[in-house]
Amino acid sequence: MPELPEVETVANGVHERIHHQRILSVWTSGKPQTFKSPEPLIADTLTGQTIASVRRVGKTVVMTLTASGSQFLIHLGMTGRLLVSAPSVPHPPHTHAILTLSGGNELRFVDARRFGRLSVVLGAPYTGPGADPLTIAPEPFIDLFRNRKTPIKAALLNQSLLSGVGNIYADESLFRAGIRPRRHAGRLTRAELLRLRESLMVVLRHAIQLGGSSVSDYVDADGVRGFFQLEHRVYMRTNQPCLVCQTPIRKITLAGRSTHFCPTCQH
DNA sequence: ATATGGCCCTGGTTGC
DNA sequence: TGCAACCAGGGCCATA
Repeated sequence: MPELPEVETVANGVHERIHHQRILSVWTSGKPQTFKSPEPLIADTLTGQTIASVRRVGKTVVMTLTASGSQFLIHLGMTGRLLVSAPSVPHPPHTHAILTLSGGNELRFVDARRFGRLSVVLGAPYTGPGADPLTIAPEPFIDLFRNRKTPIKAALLNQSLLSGVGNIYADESLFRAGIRPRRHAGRLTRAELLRLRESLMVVLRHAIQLGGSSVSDYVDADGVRGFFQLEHRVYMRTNQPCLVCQTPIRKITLAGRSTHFCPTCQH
């Protein structure tokens, strides 16, 4: 669910509310697939530590702890939410972790569909599997796609190339760059790849400014929805007229994901 | 090595 | 109105 802009919004919101606070206690739900690290290890690693920062790496929320330098990784999956709430507020259904904080609030991880994952890393800082699309330079960006036969949309979704792009922003950036999603990544021209990089950066930054997209599940740390969905030009606009040329937006399945594009504007 | 398809889950929406 | 089928922003794993 949440892609780079949504995760960035969540991480920044949570950071503002809880950094410098101490974690007094940790509760976990015991649902096995939610926890990539053993639950006792997560609890032991977090309990008593002070939160240095909460930041985004790829689509992962990374909480760094002051003394140990260990990190708590929160992947939101499709429906994961991080809520900062007073203890008196009833726990929502599907609450899987609760951190009690010295400031008097709780940090809660809620995830109905349970595609989210919680883990800790004890060694080197977590850097994610791929490059960050907001900061990657032009030449490294072009190199990512060289000789790849896979459709460009599938390459954009591959987190080990770029970390943070998901279905919405893949479709939106390809539309803005005028590139069809099925084009082989390795056959895109240099000019097209430079356009794609620029489109990705513009779309992702714009979405961050608007607090991300909110189709149904995503809510930020305040419980406020993002507004970027009002800016979608192709995603979820099947059969609606293209905002540039009026051609009906087409929907196909690619790499197992719904994919939206304008057959006139994208080549 | 690399790419596609099935699968994990719940809940909101759609259509009969 | 009620219910069942379908679909969803992600990513892991087995398979080809």
